[in-house]
Amino acid sequence: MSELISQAYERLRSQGGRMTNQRRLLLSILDSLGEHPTAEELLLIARKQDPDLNLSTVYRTLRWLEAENLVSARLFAEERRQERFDAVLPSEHHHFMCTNCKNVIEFDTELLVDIKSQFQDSSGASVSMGSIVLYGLCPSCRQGSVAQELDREVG
Amino acid sequence: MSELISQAYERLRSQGGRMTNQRRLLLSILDSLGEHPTAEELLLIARKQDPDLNLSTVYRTLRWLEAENLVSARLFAEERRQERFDAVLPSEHHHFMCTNCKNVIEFDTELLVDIKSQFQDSSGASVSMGSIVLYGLCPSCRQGSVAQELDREVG
DNA sequence: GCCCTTATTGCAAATCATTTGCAATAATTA
DNA sequence: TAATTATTGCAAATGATTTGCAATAAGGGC
Ligand SMILES: [Mn+2]
Ligand SMILES: [Mn+2]
Ligand SMILES: [Zn+2]
Ligand SMILES: [Zn+2]
Repeated sequence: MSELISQAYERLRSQGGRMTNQRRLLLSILDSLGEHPTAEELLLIARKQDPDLNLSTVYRTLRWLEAENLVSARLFAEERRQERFDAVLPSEHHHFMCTNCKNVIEFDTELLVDIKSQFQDSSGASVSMGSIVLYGLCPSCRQGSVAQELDREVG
Repeated sequence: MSELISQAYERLRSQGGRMTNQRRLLLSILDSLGEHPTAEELLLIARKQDPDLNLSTVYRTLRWLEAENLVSARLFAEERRQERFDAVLPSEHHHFMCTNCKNVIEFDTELLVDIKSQFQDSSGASVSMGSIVLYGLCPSCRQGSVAQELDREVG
């Protein structure tokens, strides 16, 4: 069983919580989906298997997972101001969002630890976590815009 | 006159926009305030000088500044999910938020450029901007929690 | 397996943050 | 100073998320 799901079971057990069908379903989707769904997107996916699932339940589950530090929520620079949710496990990572097509690419870096310690040393704070979001053009949108520039130059 | 304010005048001129009392006031606050107010906080501050100022006007002004890239908006991990606004000028910088007292500390780093180029090289994307948010305990809250730990140990 | 307790759900309504339509006002320009 | 129209304040709308509550179902003990 995945890290996320076994962690969820453990937290529920220690809190006297219950593993419902709804939670099991949402967890399995979050676990396997290689994306960053909004609550609504997650609902749509989940309803294929449980058509009666309610948006409130999705939010309640996500907020619980967030409080347990098993899921992180963030707002990217998009038109609709909906939070996007991301399983924290198996590994911490960062995000790039294409300003053109809005696709998100995940990436890792060992350089953030240097930034953390640099900041800790100069400020006296203790840093427990950090996240980086980069914006720009993804490879394919970049091609598109190069082509457009050529069009403009050549006419 | 500050970079922010002179830039605002310039953009207005080139767009046939008007420099109203409301905009002048909001700009001067954003320019001098060393914080990251929400729209509502900004309204409260501004109403000391213009009691009739309306929240819509605050939002409209902030969104215009955001579109002009003179202000950035972000959501920190707080209880209330309100955006916080930050003058982009005079210089790009990053943020640390204390998870305990919610205070924000700004910091600079030259290491982000390395992360950007590392990502650009490995992904083929082109990165135009990036932001880092760190979370942890600020110096004074850190002291508090050290004291608490001692209390617990000593009894 | 069945019962009991109560955590969780679905639903509808509420709340919170932000945006919008519109008539009145005020900044610019001639 | 008058004409033009961008901007404002206000109230209502919208979009995202949360909440109260009665009905349901998990899971522990029998
Ligand atoms: Mn991710
Ligand atoms: Mn700042
Ligand atoms: Zn793209
Ligand atoms: Zn603090």
